[in-house]
Amino acid sequence: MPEGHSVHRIARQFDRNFVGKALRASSPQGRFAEGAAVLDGREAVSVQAVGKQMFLETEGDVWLRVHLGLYGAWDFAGEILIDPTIASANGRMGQTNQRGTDLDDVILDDAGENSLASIGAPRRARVHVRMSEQTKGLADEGLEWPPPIVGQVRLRLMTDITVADLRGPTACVLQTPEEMLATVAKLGPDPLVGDPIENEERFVRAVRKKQTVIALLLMDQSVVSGIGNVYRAEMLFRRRLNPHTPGRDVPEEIVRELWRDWVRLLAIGVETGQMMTMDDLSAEQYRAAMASRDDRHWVYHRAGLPCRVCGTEIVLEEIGARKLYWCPRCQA
DNA sequence: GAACTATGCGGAA
DNA sequence: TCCGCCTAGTTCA
Repeated sequence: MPEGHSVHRIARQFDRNFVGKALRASSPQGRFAEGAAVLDGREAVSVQAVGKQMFLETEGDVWLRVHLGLYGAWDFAGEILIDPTIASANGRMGQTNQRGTDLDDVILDDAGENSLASIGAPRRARVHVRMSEQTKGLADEGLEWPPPIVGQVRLRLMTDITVADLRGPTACVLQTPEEMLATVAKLGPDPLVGDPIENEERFVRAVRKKQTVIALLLMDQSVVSGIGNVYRAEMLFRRRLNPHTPGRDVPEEIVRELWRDWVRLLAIGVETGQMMTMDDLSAEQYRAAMASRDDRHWVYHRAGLPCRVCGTEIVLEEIGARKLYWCPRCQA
């Protein structure tokens, strides 16, 4: 479920809380026992997100590659330093970053999908989390340490004070530097990685040379990294673009607008933790839309409901084995 | 307690 | 194009 913005948020959490520290690694579920044994005791050196994949570099040229797939998620627990570039646990829309003292005494045991405590598939973190700018022991707080294992934890990474539990990834493997580079080389441009100009040109070239319909191209991770089913539907609506238009038939300027829109949406998503795609609504319209978690988008998940712009019923269509939502009138 | 669903993707057919 | 994988929340009986 997590699209690109989630993975960048996760990478920032790792950067802030794990990089530069020695890792304890284990696979409570057992399915990554060998890999965990290799990681155990190594220092985390760097972390990088590209599209929907995260790469954690550890000592000795051992890279951990994680792809969350449909249901994967990371749950963070213990002392968590807040990355100042991403919104906080309570991250209400419109609020910018909360940091430091704001969160010093916050203890969450019911963190939602957009919190820093659980990033990935929409589900609730089930461990106690204490967010702090300072490093304090947890003993006084009466919280269990280390936190108990709950559910199917493929990989647990720990420092002395922070835990990250990985559940349900579609990929969790160790790679050599060469393998890691080969994986990245297959991915299309990510707005947050590499040169902005070159990224846009790569995207434009990839789209404009293909007969494949734009709805499929936007989901193709070799064309552009990080876009998933929600952003795809929303971006097409925002440009009022017919999903069935072949890539080569989309005017170049429109392709560039699509790219720039992805740049913007990803930045908003990383900062807020939400797939905010109606950023041009008035504050009142936005509050109304946000009131329901299932109704915060232009077209995604709105099959049969009236288009917010023209009132026409939103169409649900299967394409590439995924659900595509669009307005047949606005996107004619 | 079963059935269904999900923001994904690789491989077999 | 279809199937399988992976996990957990929600919905329905």
